[in-house]
Amino acid sequence: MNKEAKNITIKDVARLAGVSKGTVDRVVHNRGEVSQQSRERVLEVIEQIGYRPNLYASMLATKRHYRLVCLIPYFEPGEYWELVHRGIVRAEEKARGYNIGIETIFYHQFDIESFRKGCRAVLDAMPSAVLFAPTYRDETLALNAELQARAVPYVYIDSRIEGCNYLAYFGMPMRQSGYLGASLLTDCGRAAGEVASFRIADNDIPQDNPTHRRREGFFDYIAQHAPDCRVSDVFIRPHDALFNLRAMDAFFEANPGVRNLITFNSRVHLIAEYLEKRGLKDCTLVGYDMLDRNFDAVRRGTVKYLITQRTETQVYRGINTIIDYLIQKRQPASKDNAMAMDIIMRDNVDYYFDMFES
Amino acid sequence: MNKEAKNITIKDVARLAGVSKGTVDRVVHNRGEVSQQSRERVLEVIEQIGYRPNLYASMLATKRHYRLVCLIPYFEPGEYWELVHRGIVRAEEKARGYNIGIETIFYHQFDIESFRKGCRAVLDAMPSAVLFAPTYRDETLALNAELQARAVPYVYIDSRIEGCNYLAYFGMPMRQSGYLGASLLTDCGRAAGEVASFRIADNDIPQDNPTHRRREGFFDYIAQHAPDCRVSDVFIRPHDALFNLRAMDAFFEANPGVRNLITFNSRVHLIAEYLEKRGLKDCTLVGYDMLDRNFDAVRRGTVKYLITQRTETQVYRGINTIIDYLIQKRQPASKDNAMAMDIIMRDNVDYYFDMFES
DNA sequence: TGGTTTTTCGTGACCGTGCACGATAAAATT
DNA sequence: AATTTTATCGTGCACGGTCACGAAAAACCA
Repeated sequence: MNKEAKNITIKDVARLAGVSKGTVDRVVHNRGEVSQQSRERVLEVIEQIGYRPNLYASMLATKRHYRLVCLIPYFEPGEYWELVHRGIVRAEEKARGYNIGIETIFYHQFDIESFRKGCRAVLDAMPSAVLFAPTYRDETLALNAELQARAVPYVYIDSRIEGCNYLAYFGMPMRQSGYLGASLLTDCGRAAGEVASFRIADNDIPQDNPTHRRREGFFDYIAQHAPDCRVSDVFIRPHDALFNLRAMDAFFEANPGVRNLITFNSRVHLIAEYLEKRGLKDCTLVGYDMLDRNFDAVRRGTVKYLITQRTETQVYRGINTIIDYLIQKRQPASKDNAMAMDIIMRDNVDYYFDMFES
Repeated sequence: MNKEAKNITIKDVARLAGVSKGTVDRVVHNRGEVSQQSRERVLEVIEQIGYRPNLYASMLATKRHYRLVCLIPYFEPGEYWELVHRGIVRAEEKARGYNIGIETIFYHQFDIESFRKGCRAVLDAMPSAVLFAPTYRDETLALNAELQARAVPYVYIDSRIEGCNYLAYFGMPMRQSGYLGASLLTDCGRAAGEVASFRIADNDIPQDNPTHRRREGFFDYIAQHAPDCRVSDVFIRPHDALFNLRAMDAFFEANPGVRNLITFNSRVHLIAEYLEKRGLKDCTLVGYDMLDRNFDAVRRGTVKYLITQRTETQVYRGINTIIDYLIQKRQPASKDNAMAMDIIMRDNVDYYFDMFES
């Protein structure tokens, strides 16, 4: 029953192909210096007997080292990109096991010049692979071109720019998540009337940013299911509490009847804290992303639905894809990977974790 | 920057401890035949210089083989336990890489004698580790005792029996999932009045089975939030369509006003299909588990909320825990692992996958 | 003391690959 | 034809453990 199937080694291939293991090795790694004839015979034998290199022996013997460079926005504690960073940190140990070192370069999300500088730093680091969030379109295309020229694979996270030759993409389906948000917000016959959407006011944000697509999905749903719904914008600033207080006060004074609220960015906790401060109790508030402060707002009942994806897992899978590609030249099973949209409410928030291994 | 930190090898330990690498190896693996004195010095050196065995070299050289035996209920295609089985199959490749073979033994879920036989088969297989669903209490305890005596680690999935010395447990928090189900069912002021709960009629099912605990959680919520709610039971049989048709017809004839429906087992698709057949359109139906037929019912809109956990991931994590324990004697980070309860609705069902690696 | 048993330990042949190095043969050059 | 260049290939050590084997040392016994 448990007969030990003798493993097929490189020596078997060599013997059957009538060459030495050195030659087989050259073929397997496309390292050249092999005649067309030998090459073909070796490949044939490999195919026929199903030879798969022993990863352990390979890892043990190799002296190759890789360098994975990640380019993500700088963050303050508790912000969205901290989750992404945690995923990177988690993957570091595994990557090190494969002789892959990870270094991370940060840029300021709303500063295009900073992103440019980040791109240059990535290239200067001579990476073997790159994982990044393509915030600015043109700069991303330039980076892609250079990476392509150097044959360096790159993986998108969070959002993607179509038509490029990226190795893979991992992110939440943004448009769908907006659609889902509208569905939850207007569930049970709510929101016949008015909705307030809270947006981040910043001129430097590119127009085609991910939350914008989320917003579009939201309007898709509204157009289909509640065409007479009126949606107002309220602009806030992530780091200007006083400004926000005034903006929301002004809004609710002018629109006292609005009770259905949504934000498309990750800052819904700001809205929740405002509602609590002002004692507005009968609102339905929907938001995004698994920040601790958002979770707390869900626990307090102020945020009714929080739509999240497993950000750490997402990044982890991105890095895993890179590892597989670097080590085994394995193409990812699917290039575009939409992560699941999880719905978090008061009664399941305490059981929601983002873990992928024991 | 990229200075190659020379790896600490077993030879370094041997040199510093004044013994040979053979002795170090014996110490590391508790293989005996080492004097107390040498043993202590080796351990001291290991601690001091932070020696960690190279996993690749170890896997390459070892001739040890392990046998992981899984004991789970037999299933028909499309049933819950098929998901569990898929998780096992998925983990097989990874396990094989560590010289761990997996074999699965099936028993009939509602047949205690079959479970007994399964337990015996597990022991006869001389397993190095066991993963199983503890369906029947006494038989499980007997199996545990024997495994304990043999120093064979075992992992629970799906449910657990407290107080045993299991290596780890992975499953949905059943009671909370019932609580959440009630919360969703009575959301938005629904279910002031009556609720129907659909249960599987079978005398052989143990009273303390997992779905029973889910039901208890449901009543917890009702007692807290809707004490005047009346809950009726409707009994169905998984494999007797005619019986079910009559049972449900009879129920709805006698209780025409009931529009809030829930099942605690995985067969909510049966209810959904009945509702569609009878054209009952204005019901709110809540169910559990990510079966394909349940997903379809969510897509058709008949099931409003489906509460699921990532079953494959759950099993995969269980097997991973075993791998870590067998290969590196690593204790799991947490013994009891409650998997997240995901809420599936029409607008996110198409983006819900149970994948854990690229 | 010498012989026997038991405990403790070192040695060296693997495991399957990667890769540097040098050998060989074929082609090109003088 | 002799020499140099180039393309192709084989050899053998290294990687860091594992483990069987036998040697050495210690303990035991008469």
